[in-house]
Amino acid sequence: MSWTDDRIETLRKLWADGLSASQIATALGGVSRNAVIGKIHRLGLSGRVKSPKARTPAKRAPVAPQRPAQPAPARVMAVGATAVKVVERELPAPVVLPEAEIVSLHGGVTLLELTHSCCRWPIGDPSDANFRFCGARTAAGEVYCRAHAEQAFPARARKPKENA
DNA sequence: CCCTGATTCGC
DNA sequence: GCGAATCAGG
Repeated sequence: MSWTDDRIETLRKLWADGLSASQIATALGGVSRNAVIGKIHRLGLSGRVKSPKARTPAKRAPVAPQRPAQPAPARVMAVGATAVKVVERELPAPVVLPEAEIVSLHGGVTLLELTHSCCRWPIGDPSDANFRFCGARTAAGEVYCRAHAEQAFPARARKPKENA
């Protein structure tokens, strides 16, 4: 998989939104977290604002703190998807992903609505106001709901350490 | 041992 | 430029 402009944009977005490298890696698919981290560095996006004390003492270059713009407004408009389930919350109509036809059970959640137990599968274009995440309930710590997890890791192929 | 990001370095 | 291997902190 290559770093297309689109994927880089998603990378920037997700990284700025605080997702971890591994989360982004699985979200993008086809890349490892190392690849994501490497790309982030090459893009000059390193030095995210985390814990002021948790930062590594590595002699990194003076990174300019990024002030990400305010999250996109949670505006909504149905994309003409009638195959929608019930929305048990006050979110607008669900968004159907053109390429994958994925419909979140909850119509998706915005970044600010993402909680620890929400599926983080991205829905739509990150630069679009309609962009959101699946948001379906997951076991705490899980990145994706069952359905999306299957897409994220079809084989759950993890780099095996061939050293016994 | 799990995770995290950072860095190095062969490709 | 890319990313695995490695490193280092939590």
